[in-house]
Amino acid sequence: MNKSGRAGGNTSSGTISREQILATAEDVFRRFGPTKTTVMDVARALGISHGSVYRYFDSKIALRNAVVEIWLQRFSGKLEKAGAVPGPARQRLRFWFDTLRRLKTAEYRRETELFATYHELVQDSQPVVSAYYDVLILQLENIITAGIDNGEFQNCDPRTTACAMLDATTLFHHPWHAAAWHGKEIDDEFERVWTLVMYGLLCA
Amino acid sequence: MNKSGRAGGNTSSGTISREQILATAEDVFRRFGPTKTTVMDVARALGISHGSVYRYFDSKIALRNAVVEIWLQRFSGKLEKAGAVPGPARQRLRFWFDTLRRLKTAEYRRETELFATYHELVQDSQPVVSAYYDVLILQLENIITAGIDNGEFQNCDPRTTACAMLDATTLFHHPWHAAAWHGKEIDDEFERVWTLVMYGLLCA
DNA sequence: CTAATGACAGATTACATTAATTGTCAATAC
DNA sequence: GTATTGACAATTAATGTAATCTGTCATTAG
Repeated sequence: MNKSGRAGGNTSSGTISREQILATAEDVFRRFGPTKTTVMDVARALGISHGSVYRYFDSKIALRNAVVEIWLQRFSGKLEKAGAVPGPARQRLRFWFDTLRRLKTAEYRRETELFATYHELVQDSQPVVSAYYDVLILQLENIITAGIDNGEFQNCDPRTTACAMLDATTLFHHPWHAAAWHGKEIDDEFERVWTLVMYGLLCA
Repeated sequence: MNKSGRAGGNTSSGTISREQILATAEDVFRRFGPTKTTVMDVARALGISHGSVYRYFDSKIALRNAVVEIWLQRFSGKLEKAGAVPGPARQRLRFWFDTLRRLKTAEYRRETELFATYHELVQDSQPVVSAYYDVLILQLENIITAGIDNGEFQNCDPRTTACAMLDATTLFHHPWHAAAWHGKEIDDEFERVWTLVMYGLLCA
C-alpha cells in the first residue's frame, strides 16, 4: 500500500486553506479509513507538514468529525430533494423513506470506511450526528405538516410524529443494523412496519 | 481474583451430568464473563478435569450457547406470564411490551456479561437467538389473535402484525441500543411509537 | 465396557519491548 | 507580522515472544 501519493497537492499558492485540507482528508480517509490514516498521511498528500494541519484543526478527531459532517450534509441534502417532490404527502413520505434506505444501503457498501466512522460517532452520540438527525426530523416534519394541512393525515403534532416514525424505522436506517440490510426479508419487514405506521398516521 | 473456588463441586456421585456442567458453567460465566472464563475454570469449579467437559459439549462455544439458551428461555418464560394476564388485548399487549423493556433493561444492568454474550450471538445470528425470537413472536401473535377475536383490533394477519410490532420497537429491545435505555427520553420515545402503532392496530 | 483423566500439539491470548503517531512550540521563512 | 516547519515529549499502536488455553486421544480407573 503506497501512502506517499500526492492526492491534491499544494501546488498553487504558498498558503493552505481549511477547505483544501478537508477535501484531501476526505479522499485519504476514504482510501485507508479514518483509523488507519495518520495526520501525516493527510499532510503528505497535500505536500505540507503535519504541523500545519493543526493550525486549522484542533485534533485528528476534529478533522475526522469535520469530514463526516460534510459527508452527512451531502447525505441530508439528497434527502431534502427526495422530500420536496410534488404529490400527496403520503407518497412523498414513502419516497423519502425509500430514498433514506436506498442511500444508506448504497453508502454502506460503497463508502465502507466512512460509514464505519459514522457508526462510531453514533455510538459516542457526538454532536455531529445529533445535528444530522435534527435535519432529518425537520424534513419529515415538513412533509407531515403538509399532509395535515391538506387533510390527508389526522391532526397530530408533526414533530412528535416525525420522531416516532424515525424511531419505529430504526431497524431500517440505524447503522447498527446495516448487516441486516442485505437480507432478502428486509423489504418485506419494512413493508409490514410501513403498513402499521401508515394506518396510525391516516386514522389517528 | 480467586478462580479456584469450587462452586458446585462434584461431591455426590462419581459421574458427572450435562445439567451439572451447565449449572456450574452459568455460575462461572456470570462471575467472569464467557470470554474471560476458560473451560478449565468450569472444570475446576466442578472438581473434574477439563477433558470431561468435552464429553458433554463439543466445544467451548457449544457450552456457551447452551448457557445463553437457558438464560433466554428463562427470559421468555417470564414474558409468557406477562402476556397471559387477563384483560383486554390492548392492555395485555402493553403489559407484555412494558415487561419486555423492563426485563431487558434490568438484565443489561445486572447480568452484564451474559447480556454481552447474547449481544454477540445476535451479531452472528446464531440459531439460539432466532429460536428465541420465534417464541416471542408466537406470544405476541396469541395476544393479537385474541384481540381480533373479541373485536378489539381490526382484522389482520396476526403473525405479520406481530413481526411488524417487534420490528417497529427494535430501538427499545434490541441489545445494540442498550446504551440508550438509560436516557431520560427513552420512555417518551416509546410512548410516541406506541401511540402510532396502536392507532395502526385499532383502525387498520 | 463406559467414564474420566492428563499429556500433548496447535491455536489463542497476554505481556513487555519497540516503533510510530499525536499534538506542542520555539525557530525559520516569507 | 503571519504562515509554516520540524524537533520534541507524551501517548498510542505494532511487534514478537512467553504463557495459557482448546480440543484430542491413548491410557487408566471402576
